[in-house]
Amino acid sequence: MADGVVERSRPRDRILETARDMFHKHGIKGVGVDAITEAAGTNKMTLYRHFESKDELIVECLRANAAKAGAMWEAFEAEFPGDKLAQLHAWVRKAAVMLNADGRGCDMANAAAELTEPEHPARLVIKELKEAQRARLVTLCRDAGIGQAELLADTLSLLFEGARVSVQTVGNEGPSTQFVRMAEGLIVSFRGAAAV
Amino acid sequence: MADGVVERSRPRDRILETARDMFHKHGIKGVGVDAITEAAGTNKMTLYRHFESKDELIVECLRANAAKAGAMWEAFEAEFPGDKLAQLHAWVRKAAVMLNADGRGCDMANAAAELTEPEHPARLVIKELKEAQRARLVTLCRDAGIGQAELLADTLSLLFEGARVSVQTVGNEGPSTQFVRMAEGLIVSFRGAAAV
DNA sequence: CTGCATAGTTACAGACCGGTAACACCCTAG
DNA sequence: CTAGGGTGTTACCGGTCTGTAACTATGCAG
Repeated sequence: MADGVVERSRPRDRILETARDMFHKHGIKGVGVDAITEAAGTNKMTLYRHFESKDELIVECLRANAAKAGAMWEAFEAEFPGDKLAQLHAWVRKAAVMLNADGRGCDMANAAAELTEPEHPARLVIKELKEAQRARLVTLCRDAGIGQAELLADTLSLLFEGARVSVQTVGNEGPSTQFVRMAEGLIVSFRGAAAV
Repeated sequence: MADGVVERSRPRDRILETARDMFHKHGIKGVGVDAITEAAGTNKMTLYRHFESKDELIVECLRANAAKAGAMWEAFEAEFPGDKLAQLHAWVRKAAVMLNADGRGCDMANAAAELTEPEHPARLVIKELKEAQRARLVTLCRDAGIGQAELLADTLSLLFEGARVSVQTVGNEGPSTQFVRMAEGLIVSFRGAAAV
């Protein structure tokens, strides 16, 4: 729950999990490695035995986030096997839940805002992972029988991305309240259009 | 152009302008007050004579940004006096230009991502300024004779916000390339719907 | 019991951070 | 000429940051 989770698992896992949580809550530059290791119930030397630098830890956290997001997609497939349209609606509902989960936006987007050096290792994996997510949504739209699958997928992802930053700036009483309505409306109108 | 602009104006103005530029490029926590004053051709003592803290400087930079954005709206009115629909299309074009200007997103959104303390003074002005911008877009949509003005305004602003973070994460060859198409399509379809 | 990998502890290096004190300088208003 | 406000300079404070060194404690495999 709090920052001080010290379940008995391998130090590396505890560090990774704690770092993910703290980076998410306080931002990357807002958390020092000392604070992470203390909250993880270990110490700095152990961290540097498992990660060669803070930057590498950041990258691993981002990859872990992406893995968790990947599990989400598999859950959709498990819940609605083969029904791609139902999975698309599930994605919309899940997105809406995430909007109200906490006032923080997407970890990748936040990391990109903080890590401005063009050659920062995190920037490459952010791009890579975001592109993978986009491809996934495009595929889902296409398999759901939607004609302009790329356009719908891009529109939906821009809306979602925008809603997350909106929550972060004005809170969840702002434009983001309309997200589901917008998304569902788009799906309907794209379904109406002729498939290629 | 570069960080080292040292035009001869009052130190306070130079500091403000330089800080805006550097915060935008490198993020807030990525820039120290020493670096700002040096780039502004002055020194730390002078900064602290004009701003009581770095936090206050941040807030002033955000307000200056909002003022610049306000000037943009007045330019629309000047270019298409009374023609609100033309101004709305001008907003879309301007947004598209900003998307390709540089790979950095909205300064307010980036600041919100970095400054996570809930009581940080910048968070209040970010919310205040973002809400003002939203109100402005809603008014424009309404005055352009669009029925569901709030919904269109919110959709457009989420799309734009999302496009900005998309540029920051995957670059300007990603989903953001479709922004104008999406926005124009929305305006058309909202115009088609019956006005209240 | 021995040996070895893993983990914890303390201390430190070197840099940078925001912010302040004390003082010298210039320019302009009177 | 003089007084004073705005500015520049230097040095410093206490704190925090990433990263490392040297050493100790633990637990498990043979």
